[in-house]
Amino acid sequence: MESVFEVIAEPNRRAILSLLASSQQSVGEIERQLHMTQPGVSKHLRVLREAGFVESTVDAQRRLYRLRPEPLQEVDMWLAQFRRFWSAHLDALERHLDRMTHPSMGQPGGVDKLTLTKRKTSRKTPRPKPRT
Amino acid sequence: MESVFEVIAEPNRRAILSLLASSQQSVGEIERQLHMTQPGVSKHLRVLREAGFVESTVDAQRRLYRLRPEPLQEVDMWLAQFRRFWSAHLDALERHLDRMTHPSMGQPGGVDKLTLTKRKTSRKTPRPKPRT
DNA sequence: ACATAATATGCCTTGACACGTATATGCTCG
DNA sequence: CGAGCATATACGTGTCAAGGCATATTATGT
Repeated sequence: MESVFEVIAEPNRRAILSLLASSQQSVGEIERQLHMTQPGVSKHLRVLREAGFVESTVDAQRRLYRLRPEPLQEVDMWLAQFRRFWSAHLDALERHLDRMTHPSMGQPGGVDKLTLTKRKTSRKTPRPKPRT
Repeated sequence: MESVFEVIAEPNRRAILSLLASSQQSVGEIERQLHMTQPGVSKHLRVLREAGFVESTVDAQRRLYRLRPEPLQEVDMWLAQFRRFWSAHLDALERHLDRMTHPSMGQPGGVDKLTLTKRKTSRKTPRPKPRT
């Protein structure tokens, strides 16, 4: 469990983060809202805390957990290198991301904006030389 | 391997995606640049393809892989709910919202972040004995 | 000090997944 | 057709993390 990406790979942890995005919560509140066991919540919170996603303060017998932005920023920064693929010009793709099935975008004269060269069967690639 | 977050949790897969962000690559090219075994590359590419991160076209005996933006957009959208925590121009709004629930939220030079906030949470479930 | 609430931790089992090696499939050319 | 390259898949293995359960720890009020 080293990278921030592994931390947010777990659905329950993402749920906890989303919950804390609205307001800080105690362990028991998280436990109830997400229907998780108490040790489960504590364990996930530990992972989140050690990765810097959350911090806690003591309130009587309970601990109030709240978000810390830095690790999420890290994800955001990694994502930055890909933004040019959709931020500039994504016509229909931007709207629906649940449609992952694309029909066929091989029509000439239209769609090649970020596609570099998509060829099927042609010989513009230099033929590999058999090496021994 | 269902969610996009699990897919990008793997460091080699993130490396492949970063590589494809510059330009499309064949399996062999990825293999050499990332010092991975060929089956390793193919297997990761399969995961990426089935999750919609990449698509491939055939070029003679090789396959050219290129990026597809949708799953990365999905990550971006999930991240959106946290952006207010670090975007500066929304800081005032954040504080306003926090005041409804958060006693303190760390911002440089500002509020006491480790102060023991004496309890004042609203109880949604029967609590044993309020200490008064 | 005792009982109890809230949270944390330890142990164990189970399942998923990444990796390596070997092998299969597919394509191209002589 | 047969050789050789490029990629995909199958199989066996080790590792690691998530979940459940029991228990430890810390705080609170009587």
